[in-house]
Amino acid sequence: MSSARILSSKKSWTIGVIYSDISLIGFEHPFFSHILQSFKSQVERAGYEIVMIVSKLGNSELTYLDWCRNKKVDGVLIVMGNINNPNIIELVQSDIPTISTDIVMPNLYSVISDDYKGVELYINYAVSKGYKRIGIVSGPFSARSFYNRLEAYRNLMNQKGLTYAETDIVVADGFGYDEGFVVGEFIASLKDRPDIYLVTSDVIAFGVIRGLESKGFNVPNQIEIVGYDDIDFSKHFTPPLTTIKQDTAKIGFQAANQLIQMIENPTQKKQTITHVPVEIVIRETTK
Amino acid sequence: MSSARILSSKKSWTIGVIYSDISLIGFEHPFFSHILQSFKSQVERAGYEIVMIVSKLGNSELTYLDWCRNKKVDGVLIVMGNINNPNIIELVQSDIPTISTDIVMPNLYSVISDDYKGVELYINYAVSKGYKRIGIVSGPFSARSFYNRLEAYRNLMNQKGLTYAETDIVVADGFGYDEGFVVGEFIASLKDRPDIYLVTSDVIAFGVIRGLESKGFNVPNQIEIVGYDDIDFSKHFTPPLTTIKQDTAKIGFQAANQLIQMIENPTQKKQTITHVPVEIVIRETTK
DNA sequence: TTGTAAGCGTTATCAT
DNA sequence: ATGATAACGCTTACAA
Repeated sequence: MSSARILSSKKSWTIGVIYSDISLIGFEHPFFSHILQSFKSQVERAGYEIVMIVSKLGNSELTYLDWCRNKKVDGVLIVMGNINNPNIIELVQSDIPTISTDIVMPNLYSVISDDYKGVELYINYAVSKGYKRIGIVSGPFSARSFYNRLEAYRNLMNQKGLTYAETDIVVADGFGYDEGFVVGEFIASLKDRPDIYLVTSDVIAFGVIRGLESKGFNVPNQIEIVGYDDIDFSKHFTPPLTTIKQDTAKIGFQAANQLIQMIENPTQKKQTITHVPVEIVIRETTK
Repeated sequence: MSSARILSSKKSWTIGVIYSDISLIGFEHPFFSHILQSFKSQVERAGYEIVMIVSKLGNSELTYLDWCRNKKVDGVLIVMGNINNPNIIELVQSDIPTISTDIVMPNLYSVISDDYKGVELYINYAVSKGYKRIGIVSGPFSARSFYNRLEAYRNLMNQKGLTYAETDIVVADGFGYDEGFVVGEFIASLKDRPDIYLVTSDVIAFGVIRGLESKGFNVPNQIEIVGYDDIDFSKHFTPPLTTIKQDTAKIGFQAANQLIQMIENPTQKKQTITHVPVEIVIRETTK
């Protein structure tokens, strides 16, 4: 029986997954669940299975680390995490092999998209269309990716000698369509604003576009919008969304391989980042 | 340590989940993953956690039942399953508490939408709009729900004295958008056909609509389409999709409660079906 | 009531 | 090599 095997040997053939650390995002989230799906397929090929880490074991509350030690998980994947959560910090500092497809911190191996490149793709595209004033809509900074993309924007704009006003930056109050809609209405109310925006998440972008339309604006004719992620639905949206495509399949795949390697050949943990390429896919929310 | 607890007591505080038994559907599928999410939240509240059942344990292949005995799971949820799979049959016949949000079979407790009612809602709606000829697009019969909805259609049409030709029934060759697109093109090629169709899955319906449009048909003006599921995206599709809404949150919730009750008060298993209400939500793919 | 020992199924160690 | 046995950490049953 497998619990006896785990008890007696050191290996559980199990990988813990931290998924909803920063928000109430569930399996139905197209971006994160796709990474998880890809990761899962790959680790299963190697004989491992995944377990969602919860802060409860039977009936008592546990820290992530205690939970993992209890379960004797062989490694853990952080699909998304809050770098300020003491639970996460403790886990990452421990000797348990850990990989993340989201956050970056000391002792943590990360496999993430090249956000700098993603934003650069956008800015170059906007510049190539003749824009001087280039806007951005971010999501909450509790997610590293939103923070990073905004930083990349600031750096790149400066570096390229483009000026931007703080009002050209809008931050949505959540991760979903509804919060995007509010942003769309807000942008529509601006008397003076950029005519192109990067919205650093497709699902927020959908909301922004509909919010804009609700106020009578046409996308892309009056305002152009570029999304970020390229989730399945983006191509079926109307108008089909121009977006920065993240390769979720590859992110999950590489994270799995990397983690398995760490488990099977343990070494000193250190901060290392693997960047997965992004590309811009031009559809119809830009002209 | 938890493996010691499992070994020594009979309880593992773990519920096995069978998810991809009939197709390669992953976490990113909006309908099933939402049921799973809701189920998961509810069982976690009671101190249980979920484990995805795979046919591999470490390195050896196992049947579902052997896997469950090995893991000593307290119960299992079948999110979707193939009733002809001997692995499923064996598991359901065993003494392990089992619940399904999909299939129906002896010794199995099922919590599913009222498909008969769902189809009736559609037919009544079509009739109320003056239609005599009423079509349907199904998905593969390996999924019980598709089969059942089509049966409901045949029964109800007969019962209501409406006639239908076998050519008014189209079955898609898969679960996705692409297979729907092919169906849309096919329907567009028909010289004689119904002017309204129920497509018994939203994601297939999206494909059908785009396939129709690709051949120059306007939805809803030339053909009206009703979907089934009401996934998140249906309201953001263009045109927003008229559809039969399934209450995935309630399905997952009730399945969780029911299974926990079976685990904590074991009784003889028997076939029982809990029907969860559906409703029609009228948007713009119908006039 | 509190404490002690047996046992869960597998692996790993240590004799033979 | 092959086989017996201790150890894994926790629960539970039984004794004091």
